[in-house]
Amino acid sequence: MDNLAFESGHDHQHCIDQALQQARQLCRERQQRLTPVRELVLKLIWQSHKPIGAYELLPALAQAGFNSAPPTVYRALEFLQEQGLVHRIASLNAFVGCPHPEQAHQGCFLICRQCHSTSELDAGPVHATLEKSAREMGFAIEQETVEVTGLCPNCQAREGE
Amino acid sequence: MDNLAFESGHDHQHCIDQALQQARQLCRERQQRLTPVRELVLKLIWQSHKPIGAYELLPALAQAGFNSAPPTVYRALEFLQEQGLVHRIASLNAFVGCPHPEQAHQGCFLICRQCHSTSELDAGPVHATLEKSAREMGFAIEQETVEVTGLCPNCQAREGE
DNA sequence: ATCAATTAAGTTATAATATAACAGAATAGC
DNA sequence: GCTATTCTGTTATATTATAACTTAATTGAT
Repeated sequence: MDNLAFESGHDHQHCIDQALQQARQLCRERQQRLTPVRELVLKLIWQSHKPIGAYELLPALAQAGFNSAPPTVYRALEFLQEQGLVHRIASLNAFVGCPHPEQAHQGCFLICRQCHSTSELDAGPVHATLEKSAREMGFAIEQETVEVTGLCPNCQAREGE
Repeated sequence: MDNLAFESGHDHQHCIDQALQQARQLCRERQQRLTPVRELVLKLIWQSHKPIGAYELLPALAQAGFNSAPPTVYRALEFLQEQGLVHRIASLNAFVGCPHPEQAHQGCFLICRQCHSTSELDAGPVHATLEKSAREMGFAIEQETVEVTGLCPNCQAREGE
């Protein structure tokens, strides 16, 4: 699956379907339980390519008949993060679906300040650069938080209007 | 001033003095008011190279006779950030002194998960890498959050023991 | 199939971080 | 000195996240 976050006309239902299907398959393979509440949270997060806050998910959980106290959603989010199905965006206190959950990786995100659409980049190049700098200082990298804010192509075009 | 965060034996009083002196000079040049409460907050943040939370600063403000309600410290932090004198570490909800406040820049941090010492790197190389990836997607970068967690040289040595 | 062990979800309470809004004090520039 | 502006004090509250304990569901062994 490619990253369509900034492709305004894309068939987003396809993103959702594919993300859910892949999640089911991965959890089956890993013998992890993608329970109804976890699957719903994942589906809600995939409603868009915009990071969404934990508390914004609660009303939809309530509507679906689940308990809608914060621990419910935070537990689901914790599970989804462990499985690499969602990433947390620290600079926004929000969560976004991962388009490549099949293998663990660090996130590297482009976040539009205007429309909030968020695209996950290949973290490889940035990692290599960081690794080089870190090595010079004798620092052993374990985790990387790379969150870039700016204007996506669509919003740049609109700003010119 | 160089970045001594991971130099365990360094003369830290020197870091503090230099940071405060530079802050005074920069604010004078820019005609910004480094008021007592702002200077105290900066001094407190510079007590170490470890990011410190806003609420951890409040007791010391109280002891110095200032109001110690949250807005006081958040306002001081906001000012210090605007002047480039401190950076916020989004992944920790905490603040750290900037060793190079003389010109505006994006932060790029190595944060030790063990001792919490934090070193600010030159953001140049990572920026160049990000810029290249972003350009390919047509994304216009405005702000970068790069926070790397791992083990500093000292703590690597200690972990081997 | 039953039961014990484990894992997940419900529930209540509260911790940790951050900001809104307005009143009063200090400072700067005239 | 006066006025406009900026800064600080103060009260209240919003937002994000977790602790701790209870109940329910699932798994795996017998």
